[in-house]
Amino acid sequence: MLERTKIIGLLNSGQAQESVLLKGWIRTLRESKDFSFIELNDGSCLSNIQIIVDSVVDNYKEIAKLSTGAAISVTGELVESPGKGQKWEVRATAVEILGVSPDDFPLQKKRHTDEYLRTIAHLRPRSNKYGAIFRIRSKLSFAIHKFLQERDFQWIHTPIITGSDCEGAGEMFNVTTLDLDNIPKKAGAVDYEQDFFGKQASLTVSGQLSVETFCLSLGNVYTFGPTFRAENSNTSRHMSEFWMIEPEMAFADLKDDMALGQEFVQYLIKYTLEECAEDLELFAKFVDKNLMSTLENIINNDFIRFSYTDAVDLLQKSGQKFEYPVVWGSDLQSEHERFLTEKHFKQPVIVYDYPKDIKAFYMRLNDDEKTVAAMDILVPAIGEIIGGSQREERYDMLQKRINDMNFDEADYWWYLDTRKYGTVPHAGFGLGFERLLMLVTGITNIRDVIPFPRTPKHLEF
RNA sequence: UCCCCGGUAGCUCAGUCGGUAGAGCGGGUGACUGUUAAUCACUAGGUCGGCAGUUCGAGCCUGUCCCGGGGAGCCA
Repeated sequence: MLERTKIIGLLNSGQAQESVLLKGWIRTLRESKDFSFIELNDGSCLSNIQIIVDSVVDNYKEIAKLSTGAAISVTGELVESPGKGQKWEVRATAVEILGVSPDDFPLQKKRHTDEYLRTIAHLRPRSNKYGAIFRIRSKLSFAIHKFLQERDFQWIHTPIITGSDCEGAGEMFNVTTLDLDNIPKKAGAVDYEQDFFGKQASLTVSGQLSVETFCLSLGNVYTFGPTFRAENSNTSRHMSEFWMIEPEMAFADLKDDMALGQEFVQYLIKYTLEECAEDLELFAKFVDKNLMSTLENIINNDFIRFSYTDAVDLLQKSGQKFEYPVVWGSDLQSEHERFLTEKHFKQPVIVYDYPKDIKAFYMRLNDDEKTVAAMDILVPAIGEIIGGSQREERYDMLQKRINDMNFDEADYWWYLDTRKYGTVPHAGFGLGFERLLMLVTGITNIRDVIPFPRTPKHLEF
């Protein structure tokens, strides 16, 4: 019994092959009286392989009537193509129809808008562009593990369901089995004691607090998985469900954190350039003409490091008109970040040592007592791709920060414990996986780099 | 959530001054001995996002709702 060969294998074949079996979906079919050309794709690579079906083949009439989207199985001979445009082609000896595709198949042999393709997210990976995106997404997922594992980081599976309503990174989705039409109440409030976990439960907004506990036992660790934010954000850079990589290093400070962030981003881009060259070419050609020079620029230069205070100073003296004024103590606006990365430096910028009042409670207070050891890596077009910090490892300082922010200390008992027993300096960051994919592909809407995007009021598929 | 732009054939769009609808692609049928998003001929396909209003007459003007996009805030 002949085994199926993937199209990528056939196209890279070193020699002709007498007998091959391949299966895939028809991209286009060009029919003439005596034979037809079929462009077949099986998802193994961007390229199609050309199949020649002679009219002497038994079911030729049926085959010639097939259209874009149909699935077939082909037995034939791999031969050098006499035509221009491809090295190899398959001369079919038999074609089996696996699944027809009626004429209302929504993907046509032409370019569609991303907005339209989003409405058929179950079929869009059958297009060239989306096939390429999701092959790159898979490769990059692997590269993330490869990079971190090669540096002895251990992957920690932090929970998706969490009992902390205090992870400090935005609104959370509730997880409940309570009957929403008949919610049990106690003293006017929801009685969570009757809920599944006996307390309020949510979907995680970040694995950081959990992964820190493992950092302070296994050393260098990371999480990589989905996170959830119930924010009513309607932008091309936000989703309710997205994937995040959060490395955490023991015995490390903010400098180490910034170094890891830069090395990581540069590694991932290099990896894509080497391992996804064919797919990447599509984006350089059709999505962003400057993609290659942008990526080359990122991997060949150190990221600019600039303290928040210096950044504010630079922005104030820039002479640039901003809609929002630049004031020390308030967060940088999108327009400010864009000015730094796109106009002034024209490359990734790491801004560090932010005012403590605009950052999370767990970030380490600097000696000036006004700023914390936080850093954001900003890239052109996308903005913040990494947000990280050295963590506050001093028990008293952490306790004070929790109280200053009017959080309930009791909620953080286990987190505080890690500072009580054998605390050490440590640092980490969160890298938005989809934002990384946007950077690498030049895609400008985050909904187009995840298989089934979840955003406010959108839960189809 | 706020601001701006848009919604016309299956898809991408045009539609002038308010006078009842157009193209390309796709589909169907036919032609074609090597095509490359093939080509050529013919052909079918429309509640102009919904509702209400102004007008003799609305795709076009007004109101409102729905949907999509861009920008902002929040952040990754």
